[in-house]
Amino acid sequence: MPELPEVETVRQGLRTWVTGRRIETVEVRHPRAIRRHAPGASHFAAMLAGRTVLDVRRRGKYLWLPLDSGDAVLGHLGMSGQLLMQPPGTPDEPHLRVRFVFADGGPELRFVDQRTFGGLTVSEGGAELPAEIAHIARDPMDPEFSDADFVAALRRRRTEVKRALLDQTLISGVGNIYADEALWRARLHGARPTDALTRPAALRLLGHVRDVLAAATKQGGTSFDALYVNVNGESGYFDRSLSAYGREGLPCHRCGTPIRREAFMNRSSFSCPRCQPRPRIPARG
DNA sequence: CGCAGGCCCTGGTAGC
DNA sequence: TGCTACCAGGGCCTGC
Repeated sequence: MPELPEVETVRQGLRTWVTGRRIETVEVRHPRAIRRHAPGASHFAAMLAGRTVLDVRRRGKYLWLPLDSGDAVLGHLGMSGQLLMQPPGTPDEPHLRVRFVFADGGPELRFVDQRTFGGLTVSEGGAELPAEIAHIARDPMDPEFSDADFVAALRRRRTEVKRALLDQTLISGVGNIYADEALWRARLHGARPTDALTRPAALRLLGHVRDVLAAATKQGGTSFDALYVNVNGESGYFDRSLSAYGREGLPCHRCGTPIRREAFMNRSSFSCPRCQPRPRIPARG
């Protein structure tokens, strides 16, 4: 469930803990966690030993740690990935996948991931922007994100608006939770065809996406259970502010109509039947 | 090329 | 009580 606000919260925490520190050793505990690193675990560890972490950066839901070698550790939390700082000697977490030990003997960085949808890789020469994620669009919090380009690209699509919001090549950082929240704020049903949105409607939707991401980031993200936590193991509080996601049967915060749940893209979508009526004309596929 | 859908994965929980 | 089925879903891959 980590989307942009959760990943940004992790980035901010991580940055204060690892910037300027030299990696001594890296231990890969589960091969699936580095499956995107084709040369394998020993190569992964060898490329990191002795390197100093310069920063922690993010685009959309991806994080990367630029290194003094010009390479970067690139990571995605998937559904359940956590990056935790732990004092050496702390008992291993049940789903510990990768451990970073630092030369200063201070807190370790641990990648813990129950469902193993997340993973780490070393991006060669990827300190500035890993080539592996160059195809991902900028996220809406990026100062160089172009609202006009996004609106134009959205309206060129021949799909449904929720699908478009989840397409990381169009706009990155939005997942199922914040897509539903932004659509609720914009009073749009997720099945609305993108090519039928007016420019002002598309711009308004983008504004709501940005607003909800910013508000959630301010509260440290959304947590439903212990699967999403910051680097100190703490949960975010934005779940208290949700208006649509996970609120099936509860009254809409605007009109009181019970929120409905629909199957959509093999997952759940939550919306208000009154504020967000289903489109009469479905999107062309 | 653009879009849709299947698959990966595991712990918690609902239901029998 | 103990078993099974189902659910959460981001990104990669394939096929149309």
